[in-house]
Amino acid sequence: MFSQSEENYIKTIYHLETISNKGISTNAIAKKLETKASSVSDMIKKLSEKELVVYKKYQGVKLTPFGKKNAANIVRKHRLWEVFLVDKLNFSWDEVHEVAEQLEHIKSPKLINQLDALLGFPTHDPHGDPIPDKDGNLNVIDKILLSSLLKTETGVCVGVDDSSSEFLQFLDKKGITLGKKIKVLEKEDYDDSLTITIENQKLSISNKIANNIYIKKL
Amino acid sequence: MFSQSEENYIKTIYHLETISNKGISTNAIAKKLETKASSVSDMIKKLSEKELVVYKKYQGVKLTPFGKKNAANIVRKHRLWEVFLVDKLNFSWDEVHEVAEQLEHIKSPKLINQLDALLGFPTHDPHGDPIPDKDGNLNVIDKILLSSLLKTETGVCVGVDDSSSEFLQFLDKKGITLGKKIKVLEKEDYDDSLTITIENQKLSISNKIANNIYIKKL
DNA sequence: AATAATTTTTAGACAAGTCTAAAAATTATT
DNA sequence: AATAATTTTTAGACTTGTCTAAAAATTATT
Repeated sequence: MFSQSEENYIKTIYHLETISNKGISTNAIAKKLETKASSVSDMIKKLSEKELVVYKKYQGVKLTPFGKKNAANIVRKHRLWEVFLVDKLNFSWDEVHEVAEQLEHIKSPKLINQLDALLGFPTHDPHGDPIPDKDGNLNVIDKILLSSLLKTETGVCVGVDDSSSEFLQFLDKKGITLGKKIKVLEKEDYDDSLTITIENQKLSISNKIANNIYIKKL
Repeated sequence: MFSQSEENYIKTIYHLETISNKGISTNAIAKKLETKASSVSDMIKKLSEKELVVYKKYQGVKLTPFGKKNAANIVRKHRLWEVFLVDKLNFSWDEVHEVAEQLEHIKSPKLINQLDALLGFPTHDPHGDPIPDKDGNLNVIDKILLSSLLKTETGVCVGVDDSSSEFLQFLDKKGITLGKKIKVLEKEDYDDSLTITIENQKLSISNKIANNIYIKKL
């Protein structure tokens, strides 16, 4: 088994790989984990010895299939726990992350399988992110950023790119939650801000906001 | 906040205090935690600095009120998680301990309060042990060992002293579970073994078994 | 292509928690 | 009360994971 620290590293590499699919740099990992490049360098050596990553000096890092499977399992646990917290314990979507960061390290396959069943085998977490299955495969839907919707187009909110509680609370305040239908009424050339309708309400949102909301086009 | 290791130490001291109410010896802690006396000695110094225990060299250790409150909270979390595992995730009573050992260290007051509510504010865990309330108080019922029941007396099984999975599986095999009514038909002077009836079944059990089952007299 | 800027690695240190071996204190035994 | 046995503590070492500071390698710039 792997330590919590090791798990956090491979999870981070996993997330970075979904964005860049190049070798992941020491600095990128350090930034995400809010640690120092020297610490990352040390840890990478260890992960490499444990066959979780492939590593050549000065060339960044890639998860092995074994590493990827392990990382996906941690993400699976994280997201299942988030569903549990929201569906069963009445947490709101902006409160779940820190607790799930702890719960994802609990080691018990039976616990996770039973939790999965208790929750009705959910496919997505409360932020719309897909939950990897037992083999680490995940069902990615073709979502786009709200900011890429054109005037008069319509879509359903299916996820967020920023899961910080500040952003999520802002969305709550505006009534923007998963599953809501959104139509773009106007798009300002000057600042790329949008005027949208959601639940028969007219709303103006900045490009920064629209860049953090995922939409499934209708 | 305290480390997992610190939490394990104060939890262990808490348990030992419920048995002996004398100062808890370094060796007793080492034995329970399966570690070395020298490690315990080091840790005790740290716990003492953090005001969790009162400690004088060579005189064992006692929890302060602050330490006791913290320890009770860990026990509360452990036992609530055990109830969750059995009631919601279909674990059997012999499978819950190791997982609860991990879950008890998760830090989130909201999580525990909501879990408590989800479970219907249980007062006892799957082994019959009482669950401390938020203030660390616990509702102790006057249970006795099955071995102290006299011939012809009757009681209800309300707990076990040994929560090892071997023992619990043995009890399952014999049909002895919490809530079952037990009557003592015979008590052998020679080896203190008992003949009992449980669910209209006649059963013979050794003194060692009877010494690990708690009964509420009827 | 040489220099500058950046990234990455190494070297050495530190904290937490553990261990072994030995010393010190306490308790039990004769 | 002196010696033996046990318990507890200390001293020093080791591991994991982190850090700072400096060196080495890579990449960018002139």
